[in-house]
Amino acid sequence: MSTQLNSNQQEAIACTKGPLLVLAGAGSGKTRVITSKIAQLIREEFVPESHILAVTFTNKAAGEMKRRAMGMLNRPHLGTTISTFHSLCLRILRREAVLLGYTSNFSVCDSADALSLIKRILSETGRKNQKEYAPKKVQALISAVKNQSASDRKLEQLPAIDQILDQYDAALRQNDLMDFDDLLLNTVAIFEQNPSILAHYQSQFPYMLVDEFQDTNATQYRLIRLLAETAIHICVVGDEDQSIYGWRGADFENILNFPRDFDGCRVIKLEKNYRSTSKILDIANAVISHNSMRNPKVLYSDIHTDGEFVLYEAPMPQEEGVFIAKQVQALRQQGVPLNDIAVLYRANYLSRTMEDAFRRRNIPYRIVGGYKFYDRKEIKDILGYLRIIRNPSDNLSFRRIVNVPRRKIGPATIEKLESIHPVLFKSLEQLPDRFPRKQELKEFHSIIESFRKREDFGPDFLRDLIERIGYIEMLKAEEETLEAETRMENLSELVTVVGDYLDAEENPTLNGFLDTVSLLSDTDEIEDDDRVNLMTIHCAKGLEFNSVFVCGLEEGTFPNQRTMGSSRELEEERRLMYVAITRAKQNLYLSFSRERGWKWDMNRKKMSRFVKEIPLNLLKVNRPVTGLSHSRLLTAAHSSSIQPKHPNSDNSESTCTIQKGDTVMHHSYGEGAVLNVVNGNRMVVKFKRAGIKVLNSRLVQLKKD
DNA sequence: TTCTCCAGATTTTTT
DNA sequence: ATCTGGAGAA
Repeated sequence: MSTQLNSNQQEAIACTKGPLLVLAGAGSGKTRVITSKIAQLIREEFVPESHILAVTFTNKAAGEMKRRAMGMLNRPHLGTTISTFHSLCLRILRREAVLLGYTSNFSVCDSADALSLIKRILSETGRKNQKEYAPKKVQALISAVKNQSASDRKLEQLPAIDQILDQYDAALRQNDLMDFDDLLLNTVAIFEQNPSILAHYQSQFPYMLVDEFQDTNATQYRLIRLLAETAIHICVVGDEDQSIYGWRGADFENILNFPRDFDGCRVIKLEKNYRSTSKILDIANAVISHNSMRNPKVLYSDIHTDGEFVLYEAPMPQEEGVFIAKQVQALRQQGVPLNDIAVLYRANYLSRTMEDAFRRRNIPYRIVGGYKFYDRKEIKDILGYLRIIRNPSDNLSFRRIVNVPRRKIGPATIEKLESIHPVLFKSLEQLPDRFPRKQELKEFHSIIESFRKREDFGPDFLRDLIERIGYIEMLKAEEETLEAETRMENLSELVTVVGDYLDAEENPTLNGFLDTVSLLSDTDEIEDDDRVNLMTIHCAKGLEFNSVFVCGLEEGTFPNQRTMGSSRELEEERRLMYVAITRAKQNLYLSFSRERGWKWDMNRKKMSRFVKEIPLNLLKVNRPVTGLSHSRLLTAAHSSSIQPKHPNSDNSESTCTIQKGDTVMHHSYGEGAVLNVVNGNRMVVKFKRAGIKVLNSRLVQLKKD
């Protein structure tokens, strides 16, 4: 990036009064504008640093922004609040939530906890195993209803959603829990009901900056409007073409609403891109121009250096991985640091084949996001203990850990406890004589109480807890040694995390630790070692790399199958593609596989429409030696009937007669059902006695029943 | 209460 | 393929 600021950037930074909307295209230096503005306010206008509030969407972005602002000001510490919406709200609620009937020790419940609560409610109301009430679907809809972004069509599909939502909210409240949406909603509620509290926060933050404004949902927008009512300066930065969180309730029309809602709003466009070569922008523009729901924008670049723009067609996902691994090795030889290379995909599961390819070739890689440290069973167990220590009303954590390690306290006993007191932990204090498992329950109660009384919180606290509950013994006894080993390593990692937290925090508390942990998503701290980055496109937003691989570009994979029915969702997929392309500074590699799926369910795929939207002269088409002809590639997207790779004249007739759904007899496995036929010669058969087998129909004789 | 076996689902993206 | 949850046995 150039060291000079262009005139539009300068204008955006210089504007420090009134509302300002910055429409910042990809790579146009928006983070630089925001951090420069913070520095400008503090250094040139003598604004007290604590009077500035900067809001982002991810912890990663907040951390990066803070780091850069401190760099610009040349200071080791900065009193400016730079945080995510959620952690800002949590901070406010720790002080104010008592007004809504919570205790100040309320816990934040993560999506997994919320999902288990929803499952319980569904089974209590007899909706268990009803397909239309799939727990995950209900969870998504609850969130949409809470944020007022549920479409009527979806509400009609689940008429009982209001009732479920009521029960869900009541349960959370009774457990002194808030979910992620509640953090925002409750903050708004407090502000709306208590003008004096709102006034307090308004006066604390007369300067407000909001990044990724296109990703705000209705609640977040309300929050911004409330806080900014009296602000001296409110600056929001966004790009409608990079709006990729619509499924989470984000509404990029907030960009259009902003000038209407804030009188005297100035609008500044940043259209000059400092990141990518002009060729990459040509590709990105070609794709995004197919969207109708956007205001045309011209992104341009002065960088005209060469780069590689390759489209690769793999016969199978494994070959796609090999291709990428080979290209990475070539780039490495040209001197590109692995850190500056990213492999991007639509969904986490697509990373598997890439990992295999990299591991086999000893190429160091790192998965950003994806499966999380804090999602591991042993970590959640210990955190469950910490949460019940802090918040006894948390029935979700109680249920999770009361029998871990085994204390012979099962569902039957828990149900009896429930009738004593709705707060399960409280019921332990009033156990009648001759209650089942009374001894075990009292022991559990005294463990929790003894830790609640402790004043110190730190690594020793955690070590003592793990020791006292006998978790290590449980691991040794229950798990295979290798599994137990990793789990124990994770536990000592958790002890280290507590130590780090203690070092970082001025005023460390158990509550503070739990808050940090529950809002932390990207546990992968910035590691300095040189590794290829593997991540979802959502995860890559805001980042840039010298070379970018976008893989899994098949219809049904990307765009995702579920989005293909609605043009609105399809356009969001296209914006996602746009985000992926614009991550690249120099080289861009697109790839797809002609088959995709799982070992037992491979399917033919067509090339993604997004690739077809790129003019062919912009891409170099690369294919394996054994692959199809060039012309075939270009028509692959149109043709659905593709011949098996190894047609066999002898058996082809008999194999063709067996199809998905048929019942067959095998000479030793017996009767089975054909789940799938792949390539016309491999069959996945589920046998009544022998289970699922993959058979080659050219080698095995099956009789059709 | 816990264990064992079987059926069924699972794969979208994240604070 | 691997994980979860339910039913039935120990």
